[in-house]
Amino acid sequence: MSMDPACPQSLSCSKASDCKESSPMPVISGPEENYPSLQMSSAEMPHTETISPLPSSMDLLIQDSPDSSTSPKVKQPIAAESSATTEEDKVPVKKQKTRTVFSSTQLCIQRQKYLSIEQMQELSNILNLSYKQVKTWFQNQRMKSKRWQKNNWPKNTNDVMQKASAPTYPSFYSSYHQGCLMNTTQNLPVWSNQTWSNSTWCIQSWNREESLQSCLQFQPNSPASDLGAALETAGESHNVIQQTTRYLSTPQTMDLFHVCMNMQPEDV
DNA sequence: ATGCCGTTTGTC
DNA sequence: GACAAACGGCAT
Repeated sequence: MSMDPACPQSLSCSKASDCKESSPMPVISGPEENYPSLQMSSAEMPHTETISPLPSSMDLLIQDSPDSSTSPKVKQPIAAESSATTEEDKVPVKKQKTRTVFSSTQLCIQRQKYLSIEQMQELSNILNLSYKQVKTWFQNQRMKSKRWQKNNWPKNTNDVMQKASAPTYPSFYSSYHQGCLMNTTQNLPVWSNQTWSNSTWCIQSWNREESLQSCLQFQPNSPASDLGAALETAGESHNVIQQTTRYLSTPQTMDLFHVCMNMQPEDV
């Protein structure tokens, strides 16, 4: 097993201690100082079916019980419950598994196949998810990628050239109908530590069939006409974004990103 | 401790 | 039923 050579070694901070120092428990709503390129609107907060707790840096390391972070509210104190109930204690209390629904931005972050422990911890802090969730998340994506590649592998396995050009799984960049905000100047994903305004960015989105649906290239804080031209080539469905925006600030661009990500195939 | 992989389980 | 999070067992 080999690490992806294209993987950035750091998610956003060159020194993790610096992040911890100024923000011991980064909350998603206020990471501007440490994560200037990872601004999220409140709508893009990690939304799980159950409420995720705000994990402290310690919790990330010590929590071990299954689903301790994803199903806090369904986790009932069994002992107290069994002593209190008199009728239904014959029925074995089955712990409920919950399914966490990740946001598009969260899914976008899965460009890397493997993360270091520090990266996973950092990511868990940024996304307000537990370390275990991040780990499972990446594992499932790796398996999904493997399945996809297996199914799309050329039938004629004797053909070396075909093997060499085996398709790469697009969903590692976008799970399902989703997309990715990329810094095309430095070829870095959105969460990397980088200068926002001096880079060219690209919003890519894929449809359900994993074909590239649109790719918008733009520069933040550039005249809206530039973006307008990009949007026009991408399709008229993006027109809604053009309306009154003259210049794109970082939050505006993130909003644009969210709009693109939330578009369904039938909207196009 | 982590990854792989089959499986289970909940959500849409 | 498809999809994905999470679990459990196994290997390293």
